[in-house]
Amino acid sequence: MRENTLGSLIWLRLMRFTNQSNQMSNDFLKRFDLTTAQFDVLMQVRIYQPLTQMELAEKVTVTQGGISRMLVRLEKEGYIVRKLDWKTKTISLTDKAESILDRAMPEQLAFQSSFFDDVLSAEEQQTLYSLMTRIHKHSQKKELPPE
Amino acid sequence: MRENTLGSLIWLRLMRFTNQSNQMSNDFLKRFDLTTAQFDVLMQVRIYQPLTQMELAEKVTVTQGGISRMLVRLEKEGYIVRKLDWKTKTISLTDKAESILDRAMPEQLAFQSSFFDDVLSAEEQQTLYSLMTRIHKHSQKKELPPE
DNA sequence: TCCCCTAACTTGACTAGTCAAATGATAAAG
DNA sequence: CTTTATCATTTGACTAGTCAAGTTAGGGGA
Repeated sequence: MRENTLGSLIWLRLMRFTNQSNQMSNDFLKRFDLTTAQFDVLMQVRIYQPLTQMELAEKVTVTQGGISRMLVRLEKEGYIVRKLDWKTKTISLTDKAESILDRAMPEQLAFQSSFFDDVLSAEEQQTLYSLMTRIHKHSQKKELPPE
Repeated sequence: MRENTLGSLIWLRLMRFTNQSNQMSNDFLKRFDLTTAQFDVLMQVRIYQPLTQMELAEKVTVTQGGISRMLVRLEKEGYIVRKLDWKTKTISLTDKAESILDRAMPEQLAFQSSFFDDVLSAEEQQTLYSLMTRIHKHSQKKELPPE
């Protein structure tokens, strides 16, 4: 009955694992009053600030609309400010966000790493990283197959 | 500035890739009038039908509430039926869903596989699969670190 | 100066999901 | 033969995101 390809099994594992670990990360980040998505966005802003919404949207791979809605929420919580510089809005972190990230970042990175550190050797992690990098890069220039 | 661990880099790649490929899969499945999430649920029902909502929720790693909402949508589209057998509702596919899956399944599996077939050798895929399996299994019995 | 184009952003209507409180329905106890 | 537990399921209020249509505002022409 199951004539699954190896690729489709990998796909399933990736989806289930990212789902799972994303939820666990949400749970973990509750202690900092953040969600995984918020942490991700704030980190990108921290690294690249000041930047425009379009640039940010690209970094976290969501649409314009998606980033707009996210930023409304983050602004309401007092994590970011958007000022209308010239004709584009540029985003930067508030002190509140900076200080939360100072505490949250090391813990969150350690938490993420623990998924791999607990079960893989350093070489295995290196292998996994390089395989995933190739796959990810490839997917970014992939075309949809014709109808 | 970047003292990222290898693990956190892997995490990022996994998240970005699954995001990306999920969106591409949604795009691809438009030709069958399905989303990736719907395809996933229908496939699980096909394999295990008849089953209860709780069982299904577990298979696709969503909460009870999540599966309830999803099934309402699928029922409205005429893909599934829920009958009250004894005391639990059991879910099964309609003929409509069966025939769509007959067409969609081989194509979707091929589509998923192409992400890996295009860039990895058979051995590399085997390696990736076994690494991901270990990581996934480990994450399922992982505890949240203490506050 | 007025109008129109374009780029950046917002918004309406949806899918997909979470958590926690509310319902339903059967089984077991008084 | 009601009452109470104990399950499964639903639902209200959110977050997070999509797509496509709608705003907004500076720069150029004419």
